[in-house]
Amino acid sequence: MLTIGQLAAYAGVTVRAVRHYHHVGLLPEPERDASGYRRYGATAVVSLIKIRTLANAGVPLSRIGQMLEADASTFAEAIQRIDSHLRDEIERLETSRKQIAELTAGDTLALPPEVISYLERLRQIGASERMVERERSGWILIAARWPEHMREVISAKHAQLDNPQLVRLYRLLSELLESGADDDDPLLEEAADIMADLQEQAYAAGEGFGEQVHDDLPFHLLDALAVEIDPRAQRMLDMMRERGWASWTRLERLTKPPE
Amino acid sequence: MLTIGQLAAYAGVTVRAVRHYHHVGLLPEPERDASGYRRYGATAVVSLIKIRTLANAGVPLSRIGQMLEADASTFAEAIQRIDSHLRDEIERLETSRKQIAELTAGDTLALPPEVISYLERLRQIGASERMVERERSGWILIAARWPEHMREVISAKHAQLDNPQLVRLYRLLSELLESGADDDDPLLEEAADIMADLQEQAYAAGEGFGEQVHDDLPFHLLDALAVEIDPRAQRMLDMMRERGWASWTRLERLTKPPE
DNA sequence: TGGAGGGTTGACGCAGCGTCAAGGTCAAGC
DNA sequence: GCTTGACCTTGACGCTGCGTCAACCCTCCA
Repeated sequence: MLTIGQLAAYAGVTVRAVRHYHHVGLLPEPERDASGYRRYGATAVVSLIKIRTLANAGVPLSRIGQMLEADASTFAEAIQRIDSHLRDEIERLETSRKQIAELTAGDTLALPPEVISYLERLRQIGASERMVERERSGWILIAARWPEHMREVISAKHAQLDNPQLVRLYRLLSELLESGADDDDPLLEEAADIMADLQEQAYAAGEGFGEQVHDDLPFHLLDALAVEIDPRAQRMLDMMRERGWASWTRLERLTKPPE
Repeated sequence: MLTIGQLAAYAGVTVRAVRHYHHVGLLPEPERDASGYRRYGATAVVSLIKIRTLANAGVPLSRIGQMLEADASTFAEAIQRIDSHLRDEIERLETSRKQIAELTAGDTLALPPEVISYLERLRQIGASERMVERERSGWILIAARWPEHMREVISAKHAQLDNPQLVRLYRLLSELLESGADDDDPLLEEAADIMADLQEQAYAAGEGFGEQVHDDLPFHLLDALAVEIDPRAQRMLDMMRERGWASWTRLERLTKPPE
């Protein structure tokens, strides 16, 4: 008669595992000896080895019991189910590996490659690190909402960067972000003027999502994001409103002038 | 300001998940409004999307926090670790798939193919199903102990089956197992005689593990297994002892005759 | 004004054991 | 007879990433 430790060693499992199998009813509790120790016979060893074999093959414990009593066809059927489940799991992990491979740089986190190249271009035209960081956060919001439209949106953005006014704007904003400028800095006025001007041009050209997109949330978030990152952005928003535009990011004329 | 439901919907996760991230400290708890609701700003949305992106890529939550604050090289290093862990996991599952593929029939459970063919041969020489079942259990014990020796052991066993005495023995034992024969059945005597004779032959031929194997446990288990499956086997063991052999399965002469 | 559809905390459940905790038991050497 | 170390006992929490009640409060709309 074997003790639990000897049994476990023979089958190549831990003592804790054997007790667990008792607990879930996979392996029947054996008789105890005078001192309360479990004492196992040879059939228990055979059962335990069968259990371990199935468990090693990836069969969940909850199904091993049924499988041990099943006839050949039921058994084969169960094997099929387990195998396809394993296939799914593997596929899931493969997908994870692909996704993780695309995160080599922290830069690409939660962003498609086209956005990354756009951020790179911003750096080149002289946007500060902090500015680029702010932009990245904004694009994360946009990419999460319209992942399938990123290509077009970004190529439109790239085109806009041919406009020297926009380049000037980014540099201005960078400077403002880095400096400790306060609410009545003259640069603020200049930035607001450029932004209003650009909005005007875009509006005239019929750009923007306008009527197609009935989803204000991302735009609200973009505005809010700017303010959260740097509270002085609130002043910019106010100045845009004074110039007749509802938002920083969205083409939307205020029907009524602000009171 | 967003409620938890709106936040979760934007990032494509469940409300419960967001609360969980709060609980584990991944996402900071936001301010509450007058009625105790959590209210989220845009930065929370960005954080949550980043978290989801890493989690979807298979990064454990416990590491996401560090990764979000890491610099590029630390980040890349962490990515490496995660990826190799994913590789290991995939490999484990692939192994499981291979193992499970070999379990098509319940017959092969916990046994290498050569044993299966041996069992098949037993069937052909007229061993009963119950007898084969008993043999299978025995081989499970042996295969678990000496998996790497199964080839030689089984080929030796195959050779022994050329001996008509052994064939006769298996048929006798089958008959005894199936019948309700009791302890003084004359067939028992005949079986014991054959077994003793075979042992004698094997001993003379110098077969058996003899001195190499200092591990009695499997043999004890084999004897015990026979008795557990059919208590009448105890009588057989006694008769073997009377004939000067210690065990059913192991070549071992008793130095002293039993008292 | 009432009901639907949000929100709140708290707690259990899941799979398969690992890992204390706080002892009782056994075999061996002194 | 005593100590020591290895092994046994039950009980309970921990891990991972949330899902799913339960019991209750808040908001908004017809």
